[in-house]
Amino acid sequence: MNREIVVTEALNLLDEVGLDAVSTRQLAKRLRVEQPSLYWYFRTKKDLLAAMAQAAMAPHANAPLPTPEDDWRAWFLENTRSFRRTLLMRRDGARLHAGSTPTADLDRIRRKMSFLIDSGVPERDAQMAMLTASRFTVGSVLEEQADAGPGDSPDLPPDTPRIDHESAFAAGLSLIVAGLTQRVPT
Amino acid sequence: MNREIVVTEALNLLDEVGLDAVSTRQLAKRLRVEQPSLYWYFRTKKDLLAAMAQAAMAPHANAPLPTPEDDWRAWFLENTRSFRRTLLMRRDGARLHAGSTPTADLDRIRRKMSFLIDSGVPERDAQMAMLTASRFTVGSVLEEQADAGPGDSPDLPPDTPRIDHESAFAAGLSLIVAGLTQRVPT
DNA sequence: GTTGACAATCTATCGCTGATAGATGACTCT
DNA sequence: AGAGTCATCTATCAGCGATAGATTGTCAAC
Repeated sequence: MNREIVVTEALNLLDEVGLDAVSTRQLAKRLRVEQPSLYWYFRTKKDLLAAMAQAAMAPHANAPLPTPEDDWRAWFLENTRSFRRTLLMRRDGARLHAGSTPTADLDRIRRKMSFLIDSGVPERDAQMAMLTASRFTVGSVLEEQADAGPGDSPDLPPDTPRIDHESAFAAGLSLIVAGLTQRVPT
Repeated sequence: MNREIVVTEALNLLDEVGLDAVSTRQLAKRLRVEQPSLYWYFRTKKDLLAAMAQAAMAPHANAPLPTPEDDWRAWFLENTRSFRRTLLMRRDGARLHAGSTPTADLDRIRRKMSFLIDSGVPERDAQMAMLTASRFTVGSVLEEQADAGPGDSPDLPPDTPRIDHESAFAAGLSLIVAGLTQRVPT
C-alpha cells in the first residue's frame, strides 16, 4: 500500500457516500486495514483531504498549456470550463477543493499569465480576470453540487424554476470575458 | 430561552472559535444548559446552522431596496458589496452561508430584478448578472476567510505576494459590471 | 544464520461529537 | 386537585479523529 492507493480509494469512497460521510474508518474498511494504519500515510485527516483535493484536480492540472497561436479569449473560456468540469467530476468536488489550502502550481500559473500578457492583456487585468473566473467557478459549482445533493429542500413554492447551472455558468463566464475584452487595447 | 437567543449565542460562539469548533456542547455550556436541551429548539445541528446562516445574513437582507431614481450600476455595485460585507462580518461567514440551503426571500429578489429591468437591463442578463455576482462573491469571501484563518500554510516560497482581497474583489466586480453594461441598450 | 533496523500494521484506548429515550419539574387551565 | 404542555434534566449510544505502544515482516550487515 502507498499514499496513492489510499488517495484513490478515498476518492472512490467520496464519490459513493459524499464528503460528510468520508471517515477514516470507512476508508480503512475498504482498504482491508485497521483505521489507525492510515495514520502511517497521513498525519491528519486534513492532510488526507488535501491530497485528495490535489489528486482530484489532476485532469485540470495536466491539461495542455496555451500556445502562442491560441486565441486568448477562446483559451480563457476553455481553461475556465476545464476547471469547472474537473470540479464537477467528483461528488462534492467544489467543497473538497475549497476546503483545502490550494498548493497551486505556481509555474503553471505564470505560464498562463505570460500567454495572456503576450496576447495583449494588461498584466493586472489578466491576473484579476483569472482570479475572478476561478472564484466565480468555485462559487458556481459549490451551489450546483449543493443543489443536486440532499433532496430535503425546504418549503419553496413548487413553481420555482430550477436553474440550469450549465447555462448560468456560461452566461457568467461570458460576462467576465466581455468585461475583460474591454480592458484589452485594440 | 427561545430560538433567537440560541442563535445569537451560537453566532457569538462562531465568532470566537470558528465554524469547525462550534459544537452543541460548547453552545449549551454558554447558555448554562445541558446539551440535549438544545434539541428542543432545533431538530438537528444542520437546522441550527441554517438558522444561524439566515440570521447572519440579516444586515444584507434588511438593507433598503433600490428606488427608481437609483443608478442601476451604482446600485448593483453597492448591493454586491453589501453582500460581501455581510459575509465578512462573521468568522467563516461564507462557509456558513454556502453550507446551508438558502431560504432566499423571493419577493426581495423579484423587486431587485424589476428595478434592473425598469432601468433597461434585459431580463435574462439581469438574472445572470445577479447570479454571477453572488457566486463570485461567495467564492471570493470563501478564499479570503480561508486565507486569514489557520496559519499553517504549506511551504510556499515566502516571496509570494499576499493577495489584497479587497482590491481583487473590486476588480472582479467591476469586470462583471463592465460585461453587463455591454448588454444594456443605450 | 543470527542480529538488528526499519517499515508497516495491529490492539487498545482516549476524548469528543451529534443524537435519542425517558424521567422530572414547573406552570396553566379547568 | 388533576391534566396537559413546555422546558429541561440524566443517562446513554454509536461514531468520529487521534495517540501510544506492541507486533510482525523484510532485508542488510555481520
